[in-house]
Amino acid sequence: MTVPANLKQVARAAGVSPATVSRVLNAAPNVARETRLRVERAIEGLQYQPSRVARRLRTQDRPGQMIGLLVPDIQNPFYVEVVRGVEDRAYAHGCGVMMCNFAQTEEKEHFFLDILRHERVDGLILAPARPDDRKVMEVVRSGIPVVCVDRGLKDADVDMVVVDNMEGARAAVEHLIGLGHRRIAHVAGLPQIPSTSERLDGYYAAFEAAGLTPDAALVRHGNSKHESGRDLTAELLDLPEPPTALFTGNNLITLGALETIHRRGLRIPQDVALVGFDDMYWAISLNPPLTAVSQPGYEIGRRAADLLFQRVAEPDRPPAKVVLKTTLIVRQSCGANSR
Amino acid sequence: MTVPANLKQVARAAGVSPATVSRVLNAAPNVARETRLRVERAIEGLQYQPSRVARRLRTQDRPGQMIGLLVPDIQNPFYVEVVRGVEDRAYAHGCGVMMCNFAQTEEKEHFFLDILRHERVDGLILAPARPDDRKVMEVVRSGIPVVCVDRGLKDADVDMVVVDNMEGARAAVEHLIGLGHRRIAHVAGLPQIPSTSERLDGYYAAFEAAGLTPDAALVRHGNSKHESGRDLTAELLDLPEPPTALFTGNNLITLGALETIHRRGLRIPQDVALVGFDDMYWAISLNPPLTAVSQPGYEIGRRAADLLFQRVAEPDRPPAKVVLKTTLIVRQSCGANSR
DNA sequence: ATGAAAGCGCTAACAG
DNA sequence: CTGTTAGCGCTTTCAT
Repeated sequence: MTVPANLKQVARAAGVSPATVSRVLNAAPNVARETRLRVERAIEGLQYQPSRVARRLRTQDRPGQMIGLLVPDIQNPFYVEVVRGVEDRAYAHGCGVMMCNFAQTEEKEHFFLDILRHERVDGLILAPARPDDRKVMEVVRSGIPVVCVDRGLKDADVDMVVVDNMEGARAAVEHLIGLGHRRIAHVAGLPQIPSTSERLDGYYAAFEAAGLTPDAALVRHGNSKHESGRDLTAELLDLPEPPTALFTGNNLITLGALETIHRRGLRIPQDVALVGFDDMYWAISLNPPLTAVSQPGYEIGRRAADLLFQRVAEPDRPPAKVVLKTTLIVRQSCGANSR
Repeated sequence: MTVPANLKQVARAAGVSPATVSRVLNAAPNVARETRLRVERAIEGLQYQPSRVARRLRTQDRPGQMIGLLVPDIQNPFYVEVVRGVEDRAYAHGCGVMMCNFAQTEEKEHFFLDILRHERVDGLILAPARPDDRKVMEVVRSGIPVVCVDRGLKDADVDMVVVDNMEGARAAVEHLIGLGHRRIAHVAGLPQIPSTSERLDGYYAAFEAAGLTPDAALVRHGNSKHESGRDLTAELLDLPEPPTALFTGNNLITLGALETIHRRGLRIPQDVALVGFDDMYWAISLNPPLTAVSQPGYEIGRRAADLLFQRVAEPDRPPAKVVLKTTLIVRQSCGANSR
């Protein structure tokens, strides 16, 4: 149980004042070469490393080399991609990332938000549990730099990086309609999440563009997780007049839907076609290879981190909204309607 | 840009000294009911929340409600399960989790380890990049509570939660041998990771138990990621005398192997059989449903967090080693060898 | 039961 | 260029 050396000990060892050590640590220009060398040798000798805690406590302006990342659901591979994008940029800046997963639970989101705020992180990247989240808006108003990813925040001028969900969903459903499907169900996510309603809008837009009338009974909302895909798909397939195609609202829902379809021994696309929002690199290895709307997750994370570092450096720059495009990847889970 | 209230302001508002506010905050027994109420009202009124940074700086003994979690690869669903187990327990303790992903890179591991250490977290849960990792051993020796998951640490008396990798691998390969396979390849992970060599041992043990001689050319090591599964499987299938079955060393490798097999239009299990280490809840939705060795990831995380909180409370308890069992889940990716 | 005062490890004025 | 001094926000003796 060795107690780590502190700055004062380094100062003593180098025969200088604590202030000078601090200057060396922060690469201040006004230190004599000779002195700097002596201090550096003392740092080496004592294996000294500054306490990040003390530094964050004292420093107000200069960033503390730590950002917070609040993820809605770490089980969702899409967010994992976002995380990787953020991490890579942060690492390139020598900046730590405090990542917390709130598992689509507002209560947990608030818990971690409090922690992150009181840890005095330099900035926050998050996907709000809901667009009118009082707590998140409070945090934004408190002045800490925030970048929203995947979902925006109502009435808040904040940086955000999102995708064009409506276009992505429309493309997916138009693809199904083009293949002759008419009874197309949509297994949607949590209703309060903006991306859910945007994707629903895209679903309706595709019907409208084709001059078709959607059946409201074919749209179901769940909790955006695996089990909702599994259970809602079962409900839909149990309908007297079941859908011939499914459009699933995210990654996890897609996987849940696949589980139900396979457990029932149904064939895709002959018995039911499937197109999912969110691609996964192993979608080709699913049965059958999945047709999906691909979001640039890594890019979203990268851009969000860039925006955050920019804002930390220049707090008064006007908020930016980056909208990235989705791509429909056609594989083999749709096919022509054979009924 | 509102500056949050501090303890001094609360003291002033309540007409007491800072020390008393601190006592209320820490639920000290010796505060008059009347005083406590006044302080609590002031806290409410000012929306005061203590600074975790200042608290961690000052406090030595009492835990600071923050643990660190260092994950080898957040893209691997197995570690995601571990993360969830840790998080759930931490949340139940009102404790924050600082999670960092080092992406199987020793350099990143050291970077985050430094950060976590200098953040003065109460304890650390990690899967060391290598069993003889100097830096990790240094951290352990420095006295901060550490629990290793998935992989141990050489020559260090430290709590750990692992699975019986050798038995898991042996069961998988025996299953293949039982189905008539003889040319069974093993796409292994990073050689320096203990689980890699333990699984390799299991692979050899199965051959030995069956009185068979393994072909060294059929064992390949990669970086434990998706691309290594993809590329090494391609190499193996290009052999003059290719394997009839594949045993993949983890989740990501399995997915990579599937990609190669599907791209080549080969059938599983007729052309090549496949059993993977690590199950995924959507393994049933793969083509074909995957036979896999299942590890209790969530349970590993849960137990590790329990061990850590125990150790924080009782630093001198002797180190515990928890070994959990794996389960072979037989689905349809093996089948009888038809060649 | 409460307050005064010292100090955790560091940074930032201000002198010199 | 370098040292002295005063805190950041909190906890913790030691008095009272």
